[in-house]
Amino acid sequence: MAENATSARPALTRGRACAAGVALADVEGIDAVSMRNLAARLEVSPMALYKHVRDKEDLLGGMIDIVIASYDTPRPGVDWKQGVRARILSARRALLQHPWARRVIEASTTRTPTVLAYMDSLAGMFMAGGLSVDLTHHAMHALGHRIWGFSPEAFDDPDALAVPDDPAEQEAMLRHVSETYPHILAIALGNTDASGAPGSGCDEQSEFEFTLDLLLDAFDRLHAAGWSSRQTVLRS
Amino acid sequence: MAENATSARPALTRGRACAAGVALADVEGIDAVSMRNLAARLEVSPMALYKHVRDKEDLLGGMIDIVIASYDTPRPGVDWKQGVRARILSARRALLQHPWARRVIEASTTRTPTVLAYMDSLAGMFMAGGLSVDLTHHAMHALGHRIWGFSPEAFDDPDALAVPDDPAEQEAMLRHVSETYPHILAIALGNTDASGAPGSGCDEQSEFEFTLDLLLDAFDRLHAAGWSSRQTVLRS
DNA sequence: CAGCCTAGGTGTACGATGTAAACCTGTCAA
DNA sequence: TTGACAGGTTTACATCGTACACCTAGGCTG
Repeated sequence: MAENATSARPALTRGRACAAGVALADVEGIDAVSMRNLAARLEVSPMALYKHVRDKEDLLGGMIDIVIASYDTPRPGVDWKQGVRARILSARRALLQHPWARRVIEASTTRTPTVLAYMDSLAGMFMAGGLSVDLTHHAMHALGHRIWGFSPEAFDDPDALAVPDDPAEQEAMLRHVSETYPHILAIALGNTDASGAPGSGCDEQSEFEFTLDLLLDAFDRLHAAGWSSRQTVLRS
Repeated sequence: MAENATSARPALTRGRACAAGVALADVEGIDAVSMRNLAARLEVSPMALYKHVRDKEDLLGGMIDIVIASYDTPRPGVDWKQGVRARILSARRALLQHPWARRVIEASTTRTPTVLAYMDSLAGMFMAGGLSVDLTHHAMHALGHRIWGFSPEAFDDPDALAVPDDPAEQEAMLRHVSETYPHILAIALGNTDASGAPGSGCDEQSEFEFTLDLLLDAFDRLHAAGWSSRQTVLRS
């Protein structure tokens, strides 16, 4: 496979396709990212893209990965709260640079490893700060879209981690997940339903009410403390 | 206009079209709601829909309105916190019955009067409880998607309330808004930018950081208080 | 070296989508 | 009686994602 040859076309690859998608979406909006349009930018036939990308959703997933890759990596040695705060604000900066990303993330159904890795890393920061698995779980839910634009329901979405039928494959997958996303796994195993069985997905309703009450109580407290105009958050 | 005549077709209207859209989305998913498909359900030619609906986005807006109309109305006489809580949980119930609604609301760019009215009503509940305009504003941002699936950024989105060019129309619009959405107006007027000019849209970044710190502090407090497993929220 | 395999690119074609434009038709107001 | 017009139809177009068949040039194996 002649990589560069003479032509000005530097060999199509999945990475180049997704990067071109990001660039195109940045300047012309996400609607301009059609397979035909993107192929034209790459001076390639539309169907050529399908040799490197399963379908359009896969392409969009790759574009999201590029955005996530631009997040700051966690700085070690800082307090968990400062660390999480800096990380999330960095994610926000990246999302502001790519306004289309928020909607794409929300619409996408499958989570790529990059997405899972980011979530795992964030969960790990809470746990490294000493928060329990349950409290970390609550915090991830409460932060929700604040993390980057969609609530981290991959913990519960059955599509997020497709479990194979073959027990042998299950075993292999479990090992892989436990090595790669240990914190996510801890949260998943911590989940119990009414029957007490672990790994049964979290109780969305009580998660929702937990954060709702947390917020309402917080504003009640601010109100009672006489908070009335623009001030910094009470840090007591 | 023979309304019923002999045919079994009870006259097409915007309301019937949107209601049929809701029913269709409920049983076959939002992707099944195409103009052609919907028209077929109504035993009508696809283009007939356009006599009652501007375009597809308008149709989806009408569908959302139907969902919102199914929310519980606020019960008078209860504490603001209980009232808001009940209202939001009711909204959640409605959204769970129409799983497609969340994505549609997130994707829609224009806010219908029904949407604005709901937001205004909710803001009014905070203010009736004695919260200041600013604090209400923060609370609406913090609750964000929890209200129904999208953060209430209609306060800031310039597209949300298109300001006409003609000064006379501006005047009329201002009067109309002040009568119809008084609480939203109060929040909008409360916004000041760096130059101190009111009505200039809120500072998204500081809103974001406000809620972020609120949540991080809340979890820090829970952590420090020894919260480690499933308990009810500390209500102190 | 011959030959085949395959990764990677092309062209064509299909069904679906939203909707613009022109047209038809029955009902009510003047 | 005569429009006007609300409401429904037909046709047509551009665009979309992508299935399918095809071509072609290296690199590997015999």
